[in-house]
Amino acid sequence: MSKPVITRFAPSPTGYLHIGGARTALFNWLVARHHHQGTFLLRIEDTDRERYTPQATEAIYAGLKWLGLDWDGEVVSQFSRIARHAEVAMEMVERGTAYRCYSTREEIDAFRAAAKAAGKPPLFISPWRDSTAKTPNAPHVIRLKAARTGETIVQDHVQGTITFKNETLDDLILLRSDGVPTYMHAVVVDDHDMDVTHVIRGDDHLTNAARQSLIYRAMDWDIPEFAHIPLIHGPDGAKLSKRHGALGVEEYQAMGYPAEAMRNYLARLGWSHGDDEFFTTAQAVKWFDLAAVGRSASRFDFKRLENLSGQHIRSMDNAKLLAEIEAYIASQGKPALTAPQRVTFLNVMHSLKERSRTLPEVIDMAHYFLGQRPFTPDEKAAPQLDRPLLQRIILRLQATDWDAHNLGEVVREFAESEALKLGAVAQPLRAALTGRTISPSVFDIMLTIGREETLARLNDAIARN
RNA sequence: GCGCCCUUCGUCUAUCGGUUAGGACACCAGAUUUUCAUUCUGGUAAGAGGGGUUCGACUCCCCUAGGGCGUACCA
Repeated sequence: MSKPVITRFAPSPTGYLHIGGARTALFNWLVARHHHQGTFLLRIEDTDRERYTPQATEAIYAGLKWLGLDWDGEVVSQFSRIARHAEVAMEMVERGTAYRCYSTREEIDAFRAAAKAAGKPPLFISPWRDSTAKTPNAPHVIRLKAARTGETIVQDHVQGTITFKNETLDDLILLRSDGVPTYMHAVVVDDHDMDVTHVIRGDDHLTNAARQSLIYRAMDWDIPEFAHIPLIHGPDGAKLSKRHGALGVEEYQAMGYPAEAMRNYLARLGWSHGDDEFFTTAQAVKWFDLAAVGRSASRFDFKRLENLSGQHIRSMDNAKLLAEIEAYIASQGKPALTAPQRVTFLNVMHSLKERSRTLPEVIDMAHYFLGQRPFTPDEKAAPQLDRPLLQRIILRLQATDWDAHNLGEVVREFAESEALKLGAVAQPLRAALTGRTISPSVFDIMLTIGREETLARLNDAIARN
């Protein structure tokens, strides 16, 4: 019986949940949820107190919640564990797997400069590594006493077997001179204490995996399973940065992509399950397999995200879509929908869905019943307001029983009597009814808003100069 | 500089030595259509380059090129 799977997401609070971090979180979550009894933990890497703010942590929670990546148990603050980190470091000193290094920064800089000048790797080799001299009151750091010979092998679910020569790995610092642990050390201690079985993170940490393995060994701890996933790049292949546009997931939320679509897109970026492109989160959970994650970086493609978003919106249950729309409206700080508007949404959702790729597009398509008279025509709609024609059709409409069949009949007959194509009649109607050139079917619109409102809007248009 | 990783249509990818190299997005053309969409049909488009190994390489090995990551008392 193998141990239950425990994964974790360990972001540093930067002010937002980075889109790349979101995918890392998603993969961790997927692995945890894929296994029975799997656990997904959240740890905030907040040891850098100069950068830390509570809001930055909140932004991460908000991003994860929006994406539906629920974590198990309490959030762990790395900063709150620094005493434990120090304790482990001291134990390593006692074991002889770490040592006190009294070298000053100047000495280290000089060493590196000399090494570089000599064409050697700038790895600092501390003179205190094997020293028995004691200077207990001087400032010092605790360094790992890493093996200088042999090699360290990282077994990775995505990258395969990676071998590092130990001579390329340095005696990394565990505890800084002020006693605060370094990231490298804190991660290992925390992952061990949290019983993390699978460390799934960006492949920028691949080298770190080797260095961290050394710490595990020094403490005789089991090394977790590793999976280093490729980073996401911008459309131009360069590292994703601000100039590529949205970095934080809250920006994607603001653009109106449903979380379900976001999960689909992010999961499919770098991972594949045969020819499946469009899938639900439940399917992703069922299918996800680290072995099927690719090794090369992938580029962010908005077109693809948009397409997937449209597909999800189209296939979404109407009640669910309405809930998404209301949540979106609330997140934008806009006034909530009224009860009648909700009913209308549900009634016409099918016609809104197929014309939209994002939530705001759905809302925009609902303009004809969300908006208020008078409907001011936009630049393109204004020239289509054929007033005499509208005048004539009003007469017909007034005498019509207001149902789908009759409306269709009347308008078609009218077009025929005017020797016009249906489009030539529908467009002026659309312009008058919505103020726009694009909308759902004019028949649906007339049916939805009713005779009185329809005639009022047509008269508004005729009266307009 | 050194170490590690990556390289199939424009993009995301399938292929796990033998395929007319498949799918999706995007794009182009056509059909349907009251606009816009949706839907349907068809099309353009790929193994970075060079060496090996093999009866046979996109697939395995080496080199080169390009890209990424790392090389902090950042995380």
